[in-house]
Amino acid sequence: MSKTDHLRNVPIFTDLTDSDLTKIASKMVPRVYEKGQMILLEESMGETFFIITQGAVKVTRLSADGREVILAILGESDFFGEMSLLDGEGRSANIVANEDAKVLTLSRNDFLDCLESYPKIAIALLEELATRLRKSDQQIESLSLSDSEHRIGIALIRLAGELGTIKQGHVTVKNLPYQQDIANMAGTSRETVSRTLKLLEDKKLVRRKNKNLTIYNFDAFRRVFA
Amino acid sequence: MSKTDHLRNVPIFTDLTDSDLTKIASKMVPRVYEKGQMILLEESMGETFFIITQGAVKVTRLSADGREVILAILGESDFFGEMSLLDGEGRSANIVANEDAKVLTLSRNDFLDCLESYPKIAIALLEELATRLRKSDQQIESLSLSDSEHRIGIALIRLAGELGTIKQGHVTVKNLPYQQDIANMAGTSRETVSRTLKLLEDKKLVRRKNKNLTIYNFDAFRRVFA
DNA sequence: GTGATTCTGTGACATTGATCACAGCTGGTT
DNA sequence: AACCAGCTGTGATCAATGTCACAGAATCAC
Repeated sequence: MSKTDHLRNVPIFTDLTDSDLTKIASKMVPRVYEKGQMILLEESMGETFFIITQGAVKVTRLSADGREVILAILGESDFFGEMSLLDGEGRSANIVANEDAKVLTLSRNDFLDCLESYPKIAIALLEELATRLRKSDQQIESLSLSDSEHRIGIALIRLAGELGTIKQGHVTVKNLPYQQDIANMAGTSRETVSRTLKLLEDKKLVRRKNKNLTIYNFDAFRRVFA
Repeated sequence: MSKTDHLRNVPIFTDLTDSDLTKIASKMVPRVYEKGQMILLEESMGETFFIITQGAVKVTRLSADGREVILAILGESDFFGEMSLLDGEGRSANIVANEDAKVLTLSRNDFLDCLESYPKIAIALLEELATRLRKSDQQIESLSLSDSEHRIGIALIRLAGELGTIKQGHVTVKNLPYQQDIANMAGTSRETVSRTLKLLEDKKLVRRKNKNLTIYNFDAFRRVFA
């Protein structure tokens, strides 16, 4: 599989011609991380743009007393690192490999050149940021209004969107993250996640088997929680 | 005061030449709203881009049972409406005039033309969205981790940033929003806001007089709560 | 397979903060 | 001035859920 095949799936590159894509691909440098490894550190200055070609990462913030908030889980063909390239502020979050992961990187200058040279990339990136802002707004709403059961339901929906595979209306997330991670996504405690997953299972809304979780009737599930 | 003077203060237009700015200004249509009036409705399709020239608006989402979450308060030279122009989804939030307000509007097509014709606008807009995403992330962190006192402190910091004026290290917000609005920003109840403002006053961190609130030593305040 | 480590389930308890209820203010209107 | 509507202050109550404690499962390393 060539570099450009990976890139073709990345939303911000889909509008490009093959030759443009090849040009950009030639400037990218692959890197490999193993599970648990820190990829980016909060506060440090950003000099690199990353595209995930394999595996998954979590985007986190750490509070002063060491508690972790998970802002997002990103999977294949997602990208990160653009924020501090764009506004020149320090990194706003940590990125940690949640599984073994492969990425392609682009330097600050090459990234900014891309934006200037290919307006389509800039516009596609605007779309993507708008979508992320929308998701953040939903998360803010859910944290503000919902009880822990709903927040956990919404965290599961986000996970299903990022890591799940659909089959006949039900979605399966293989290799479900640890309960502590789900708790950190939902702004609740690990114990509450444990109790709530059982509750959802009792209500026949989800099923767990090994490290997999299946949401029956994903659309209905979304209507209940989102 | 001419239209272009207003526009010059808008972050996404600062890099433009006078003649470009005049060209854009000629396409803008002014509108006026009075306090409490709904400007944009959630879910409806977006066809317009707005720039605030006077007054302030609140960006809200409403839950099924009618409770309101305030995502942001925007003031002069801030803009809104770009989200659904960018990603083509319906409006993600309501916009309500929080005081009497004047705005300039740009149609969908003129806005998108701007992005294509002036890459600098697109890049400036990327910066702005990156900044907003950063703020959202902070808000998510605070909702996930903090107790109500801290969340209210952070809401006050956001208000000070949007509506406040700095003087010798202390910031005054004139015309402080109602406690119910602050509660909706902080994801807490009106009563808790009342009790907490008193607490902050007892701790000599803020002072209230009429409808104004002064944060003593804004930097220190930020260090405590953010 | 054995042990060590990490994750998960679950009871008991303590606490935060939402909600209810109502009184006191304030600012605008006639 | 007198009124009214809407905002604010404050006590009492109580449910949701965080925290602690520990046992049981699962996974990993050797």
